[in-house]
Amino acid sequence: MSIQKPVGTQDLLPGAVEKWQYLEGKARELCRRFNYREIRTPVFELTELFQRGVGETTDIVEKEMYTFQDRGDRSLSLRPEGTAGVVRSYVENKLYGEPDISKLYYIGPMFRYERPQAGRYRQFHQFGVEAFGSEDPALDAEVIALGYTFYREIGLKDVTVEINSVGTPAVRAKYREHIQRFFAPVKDKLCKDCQSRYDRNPMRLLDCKIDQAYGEGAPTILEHLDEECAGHFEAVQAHLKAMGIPFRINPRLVRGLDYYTHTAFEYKAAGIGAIDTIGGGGRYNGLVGQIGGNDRPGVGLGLGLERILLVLEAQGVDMPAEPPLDVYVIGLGEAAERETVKLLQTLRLRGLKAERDYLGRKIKAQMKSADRLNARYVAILGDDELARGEIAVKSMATGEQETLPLAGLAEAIAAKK
RNA sequence: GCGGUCGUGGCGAAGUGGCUAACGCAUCGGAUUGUGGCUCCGACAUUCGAGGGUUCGAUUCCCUUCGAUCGCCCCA
Repeated sequence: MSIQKPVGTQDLLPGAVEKWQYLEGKARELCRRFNYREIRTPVFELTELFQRGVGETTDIVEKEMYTFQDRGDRSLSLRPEGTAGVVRSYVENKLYGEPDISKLYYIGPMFRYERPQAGRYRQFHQFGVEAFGSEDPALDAEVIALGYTFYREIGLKDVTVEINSVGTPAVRAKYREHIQRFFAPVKDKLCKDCQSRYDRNPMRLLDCKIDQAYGEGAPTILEHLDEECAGHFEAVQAHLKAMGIPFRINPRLVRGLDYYTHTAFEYKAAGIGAIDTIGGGGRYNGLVGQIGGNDRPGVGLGLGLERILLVLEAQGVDMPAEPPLDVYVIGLGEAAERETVKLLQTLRLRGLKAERDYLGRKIKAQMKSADRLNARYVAILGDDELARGEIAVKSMATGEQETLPLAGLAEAIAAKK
């Protein structure tokens, strides 16, 4: 067996790449309107950044990172998510010193060492935004709206927005105790997973798919928000309503990253097997300070491009196909064939998509090839036409053929466009 | 990290313990002259993911391994 691609990675072949370019183009255009500017950070960072930024106890850091030592004995990791690197760059480049808030976006690969399944890869791609420097709930709402608008504009249907408030670390710590107290009497009866969740991440106990009965009547975090948290959450909702963004409050929504405060949200859509989350994000006040900068609040999101593509496909949404060939040039005879080289260059310089045969095939096979390439026109040059300074041009759609001056071919084809 | 299913030509897909491994699509060549899409004819896997074992004999049985796929934990 020859060498195969690493587990969980994909080759994006011609034909599929066009879809990615389309999505990326849409994302960039959207960010232009929302006034987010692109930032590109390294795909690997010092491991410590993710340990501090994402959280030591998260699954991502505990068991999903691609970590390695470089030749200088530094521990590096491929980025498992986008926020930590952007925050690091924001701090390192002192963007907080700018007069306005920083609104940034990125598109690129992320890496997590997990068993692949539908909608999950070891190298996957995210489109994300981060906005630093403001605690205004209007900014939370803007970020949520940006993601929702993206889905809408690429044609995704039935995307639901779920929001929650995870409060401040202090609020959360208190809430954890409430949850644990609530579940303590039935702790032994919980499923195997929940036994471990009880200590590691009690909020997830509410999320259990096996024995939901135990979770009924459990306290929600929303009931335990302090005044400031509640006010912020209310304001975000009001802004979403004003913008006409539909949303659902999900008091059990918990994100897998440690850094979230106040707003947490997820976008969901059916069509990827067992997985339904296609994007998510939240506010992360405190993270910038934790990475070592002057503390600045932030809010951001990350959308999974593979998952979006899967849902688009499941929904049968049209994606742009490969553009057709403008003209396929056939040269018959030695002199004519030599002439096609020059002709092709002229056509291409004129902006036309042009091709010819390089396999020495007969005219019939070349016509077939032109047909396969979806050529609009075939230009046939024989030695006799060449001698007269003419060329035969056939429309593949109508089958009609006419003779044109050789020198004017490019202009003529361009005019027919 | 754990579990289910699967692995036959470029793609889809039959098949059996033993003659030359169906078929469909695609591809290539041909059906007289320099012309596509339809039709017809012909060509196209010393080989059944890889390695080992059982057997007189394995693509078919067993083991290992690699990979794909789906699910669990978790997540995009």
